[in-house]
Amino acid sequence: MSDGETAETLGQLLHGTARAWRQKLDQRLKPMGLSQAKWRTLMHLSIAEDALTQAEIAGRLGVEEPTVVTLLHRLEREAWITRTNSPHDRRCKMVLLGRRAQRVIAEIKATADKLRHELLAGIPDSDLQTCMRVLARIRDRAEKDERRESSARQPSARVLAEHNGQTKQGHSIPRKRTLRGVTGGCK
Amino acid sequence: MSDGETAETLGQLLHGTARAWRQKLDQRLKPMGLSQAKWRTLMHLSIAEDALTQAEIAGRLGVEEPTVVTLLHRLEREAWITRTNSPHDRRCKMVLLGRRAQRVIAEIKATADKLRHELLAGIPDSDLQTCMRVLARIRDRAEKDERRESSARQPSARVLAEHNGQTKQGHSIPRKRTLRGVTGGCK
DNA sequence: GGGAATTGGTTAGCATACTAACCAATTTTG
DNA sequence: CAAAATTGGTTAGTATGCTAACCAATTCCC
Repeated sequence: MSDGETAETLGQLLHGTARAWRQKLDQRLKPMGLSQAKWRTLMHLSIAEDALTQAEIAGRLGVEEPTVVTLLHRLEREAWITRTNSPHDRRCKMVLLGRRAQRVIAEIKATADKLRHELLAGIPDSDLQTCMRVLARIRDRAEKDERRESSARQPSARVLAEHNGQTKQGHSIPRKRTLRGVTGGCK
Repeated sequence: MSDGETAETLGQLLHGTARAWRQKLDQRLKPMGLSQAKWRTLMHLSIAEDALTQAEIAGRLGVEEPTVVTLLHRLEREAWITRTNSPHDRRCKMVLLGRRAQRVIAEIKATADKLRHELLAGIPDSDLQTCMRVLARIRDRAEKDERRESSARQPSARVLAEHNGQTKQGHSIPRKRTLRGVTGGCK
């Protein structure tokens, strides 16, 4: 502690840097009618080559599904993508890049790459490696659900799960995780 | 380029780490009825000791003024702060911590500090220094307005989004700012 | 085979952030 | 000093993210 007042914490710096980067990219993509969320979605679709389900997109973007729903709605409304029902799983909707997107994917990627190189120019590679290692470590810890962690024994060992009362349809919301890199869906 | 497809870019990592950190902190502060934006606002007010204007708060938080307006509305509605007109400058509104906030500031700070230590535990100090140096450099660059910079002047939006006609009154006024660290107000 | 659980998607409602446009007050300047 | 510019704050509208709650379809398992 102690540096909470005297210096900028890593948390603030992290937050501010991410924000500045995002803003800068958004600013450059704006002439194309794109923002980062949209751009990232299109990129993932482009990389995948194959159609993706909304859940897969959510996993790759690292956001929750409801977020993806509105995001895709906007993208669809602007003709960047199309959505069709999967013939194999009627729950799924397959998301495909529209022609409009295919035409500008390269441009989008070039813009993002260019910005990254501008921002990172002159920074020693070893420093970047270190930075990325530190960030990845922090992220992994922050994403970990705290269970035991810190010796708190949580006397609530009672399972209570199984299938208790369970009203007519009072789902329990199993606190699902936002895995990154989950694969396999209903293709 | 090239790593746009093969590996996670620093941008994505940065974004994801910031998000995970924020989420984790929000999750812990939720029992107190606080989120990061609120917590950060209260902390800045606490550190300042003195009342701040909304513009000062925006500058310290690193967000735009309209964002601060709604943020303060929520904080005021929940009795965390009070706002009064400045006697020296009738444009200004001075923001003060309410009693409720004063009582929990220490707790808030402890929570944030504890999380930071958990997330950073075991990471060599030199690595952290490196990481922070890199981040600060990136942020400073990202926040810099591009003027000369590669002698390119926006090749014009060839794609251009069919924007709805704006300008309900044909009035532009490009007032821009967004500095961080601006000081001096109307105390 | 059939009920329970899981999974994919949605809606509703909120929080946080932005830009554009504006008013009112203050400061700058010709 | 008065017009012009700047500054503090606001509203409106939008984008992006979240959780909670839900339905429908599929899968799991007895």
